[in-house]
Amino acid sequence: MVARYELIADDLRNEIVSGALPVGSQLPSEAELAERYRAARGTVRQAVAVLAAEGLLGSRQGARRIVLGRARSQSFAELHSFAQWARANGYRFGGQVITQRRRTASAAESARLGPGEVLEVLRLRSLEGEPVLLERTVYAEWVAAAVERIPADCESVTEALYDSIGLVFAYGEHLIDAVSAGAEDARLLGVRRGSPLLRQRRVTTTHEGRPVESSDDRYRPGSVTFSIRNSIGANPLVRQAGDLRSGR
Amino acid sequence: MVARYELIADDLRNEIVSGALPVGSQLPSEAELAERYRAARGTVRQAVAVLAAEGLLGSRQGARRIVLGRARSQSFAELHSFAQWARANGYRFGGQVITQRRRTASAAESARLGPGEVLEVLRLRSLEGEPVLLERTVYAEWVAAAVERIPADCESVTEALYDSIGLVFAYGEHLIDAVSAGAEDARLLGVRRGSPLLRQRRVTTTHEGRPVESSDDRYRPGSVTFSIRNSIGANPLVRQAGDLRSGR
DNA sequence: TAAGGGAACTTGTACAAACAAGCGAGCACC
DNA sequence: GGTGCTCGCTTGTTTGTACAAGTTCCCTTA
Repeated sequence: MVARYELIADDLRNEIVSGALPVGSQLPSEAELAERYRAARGTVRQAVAVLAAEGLLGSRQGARRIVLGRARSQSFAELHSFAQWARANGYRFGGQVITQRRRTASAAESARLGPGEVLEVLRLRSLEGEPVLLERTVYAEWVAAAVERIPADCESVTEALYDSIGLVFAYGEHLIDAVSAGAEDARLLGVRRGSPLLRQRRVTTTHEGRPVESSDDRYRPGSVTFSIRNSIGANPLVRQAGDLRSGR
Repeated sequence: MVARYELIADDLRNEIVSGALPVGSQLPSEAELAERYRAARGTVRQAVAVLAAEGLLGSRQGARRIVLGRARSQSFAELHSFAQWARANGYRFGGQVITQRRRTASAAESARLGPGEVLEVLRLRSLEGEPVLLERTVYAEWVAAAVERIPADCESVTEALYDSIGLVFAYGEHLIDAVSAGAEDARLLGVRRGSPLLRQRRVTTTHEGRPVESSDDRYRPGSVTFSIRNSIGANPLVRQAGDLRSGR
C-alpha cells in the first residue's frame, strides 16, 4: 500500500525532473494541487514536504513554492550501502574481503558497539573495474557470526545480512573529513602514499538503536563526492571542529 | 510568535540532552504527549518530526519512538556561514580578504550564476588563532558592489550582506570531496604542499532561487569535519561518482 | 511620481476525528 | 517447550475546518 501523498510527490517530482516545471518556476498553490489530485490540503502539504526535504522545492510563508533543482536526492540506502548506491546509478561494481579477524574490543569500540569481542573486516570495493573504496569495518559481537558466513566476494553486505538474519541498517551517524593515504591505503587503492583521501567514518544502528557496526571508509580522490542540498529549514549536516590544540 | 510544536520539541529535546530520556529509551506515546501538553495529536507529531529530522529520535510504525542520540544538529546557517557556526559553538574566529578582483564570467560560471561580470574573492578564515579555511568565492554581478563595500577583515560576510542589502542566503547545494593542497593553499593554510584538504564546493541562492555565489572552500586537515545523522526516511545527502575515465 | 494602505492570495499552525497498518505481549494449543 | 494466533497499543495516513501570518500587487493619496 503506497500512501497517497507519495503518489502525489512522485507525480510532481516527475514534472520537475522532466522539465515541465523548470527550475525557478512557481509550483501551483496548495489549493490548486488539492483540487487537481482530489486530495485534502494536508495530504498535498505532506507531498510537497517530501520534495522540500529532497531539496527540490523551496518554501516560505505567504509566497508560492519555487522549484530549486532537478537532481533527485536518493534515500538513506545510498549513503549507507555502497552496493545499493552503485546499483541504483547503473555502475559496475564489486567487493573483496582482504583480511578478517576477531579480537577483543578496544575501550572506544566498547563504548560505541557494546562490550565483548568484535569482528574486524578490511574490504576493498571497486567501481567500473577500478579500486575506489577501502572499508575498515568493525562489527559488534552479536552480528559477527553472520558476517563471517558471508562469502569474501559478496557484492552487498547489507543485503546479505538482511537475507540471513533479517538485519536492517536503520540509522547512522557519519563523520566526513580528509586524510592522507597510509602505506596500506596507497597499495590497495593504487594511489601514491600521501594522496588525499575522502574519509567517511560511520556508526550504524538498528531500528531499536542497537549499534551494529563502526566503519572507516576511505575513497580514492576524484572517484566519489558527497552532495548535500539544504535549505533554511532543518537539515542534518553540521561542521565539527577537530581538536585544534593537539598539534598538527 | 513561536509555534506550539516548536515549544514541545524544545521541551523534549531538553529532556534528551539532559539525560532524563536516555539514549535507547522509549519516548512516551503520542497520545500521552498530547495529554501532557494539552495539544492535538497532530501538533505532537510535528514536534517529534522535528526531533527525528535532527537525528535524535527513531520512528517506525507500530512501535514506540526511541531516543537515538543526544548531539544536536544545528541548522542551515551553520553549514553555510562559517561565522555563524563558529560563534554558535563559542570559538574565537576571524577572516581576512587576501585578493579581490572583478572579471568576466567563464562559461561554467555563467551557467551557475548568470551572465556578465563576477567578483572573485580569496578569503582566509581562522579558528582559535590558526588559519583553517581558504575560501575562493565567486559572487554574481548583482551582489558584487555590495560585497566590495565590505571591509577586508569582516567577520561575517553573510551578516554584512543581510545588513546592507537585506540579502538572505536561503538555499544551497554542497559538494564535498578531498583534494591535495596546491602551492597557494599550502602557503596560506600553513601546511605542506600535497597535504589532504577537505573541500566543500557550494552554490547558494536566495529565497527566489536566484544564484548569489559559488564557492570552493578548503579546510585544513584535522581542523573541521562534517557530520551527518540519517535515517531510513528522507535525507539530503548522496554520493556522486566522479568521472572515472578521465585519468587519475 | 512616490509613498502608503489595504485586499486577495498563499503558506503555516492547530484542532478533531476516523481508519489503516505494524508491533509486541500474552494466550491457547499442539 | 515451542509454535502460532489474537488483541490491544502505537504510529501512519487522510480528510475537514479554522485562524494566523507573510507576500504580492493594485489603488489611493500626498
